[in-house]
Amino acid sequence: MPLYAQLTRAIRFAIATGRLRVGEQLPTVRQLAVDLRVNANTVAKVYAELERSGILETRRGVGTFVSARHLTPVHRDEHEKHLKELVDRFLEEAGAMGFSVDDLLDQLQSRRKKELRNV
Amino acid sequence: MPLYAQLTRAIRFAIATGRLRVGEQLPTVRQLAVDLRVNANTVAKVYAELERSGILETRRGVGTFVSARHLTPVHRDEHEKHLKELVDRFLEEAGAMGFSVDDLLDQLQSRRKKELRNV
DNA sequence: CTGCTTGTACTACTGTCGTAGTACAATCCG
DNA sequence: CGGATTGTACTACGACAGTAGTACAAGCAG
Repeated sequence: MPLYAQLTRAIRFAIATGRLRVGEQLPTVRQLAVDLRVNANTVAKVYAELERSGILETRRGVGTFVSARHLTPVHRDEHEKHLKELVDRFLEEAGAMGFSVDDLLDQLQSRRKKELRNV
Repeated sequence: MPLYAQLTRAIRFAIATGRLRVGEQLPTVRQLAVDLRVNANTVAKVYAELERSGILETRRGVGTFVSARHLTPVHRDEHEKHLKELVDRFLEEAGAMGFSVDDLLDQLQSRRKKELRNV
């Protein structure tokens, strides 16, 4: 998986799980680039993309911060829509492999049980 | 989506849903290439990949046929494994978006209900 | 054997993606 | 204002995926 995708996912995950909180500042583009041994542009692209998604806010000369927008109702709706799209793709793929919705449900439910056991 | 992927998916789907039955012959590499206005090699690659997956059988000078192997227990196990892998990827993606297994289950269950209504 | 049909191997072109390099622009702070 | 820090725009290059072209090999039918 490409660097930028890994980073995007990591940041989204950090915010989703509360490890990064609203208003908190992220590392500088350049700083993070150095830490990850990656080009600054790669980090910048990620920040920009996440800003377009509305979960970050950047201010020139200041830095990049976790936005509060992803808590608004509008954004939660969009988020829900993305889940639907993800499920669409998932169902399509599974369908091409000959699996039904029920097959997927069974599989997911067994995962859920496993998760519960690990708590 | 690339041509070869579309074709692969279409054939898998046709077999999974019974529109192509075991033993049935598929169009010739060249013939299908002409029909789809695609290079013969593209079709050949798809056939070869599906043969590696064990759901097609090809005989030079004769043609390509739907194999019976995908009905064997071994193959069904592999198939099951692929479902697990698909679900893994799915869960990972959803997790990065901040969704839990339960969110996914809810979504899928509502899909299932819709499907039932359409019957 | 000969010719035709089938799939296959090899090569090469083209576009796109991912990343990096460099130079620029906006903002803050003293 | 002026320097430092921040994000940004533009360019270019390497790698790879996808597709096509062409020539080859295996099998069948007469």
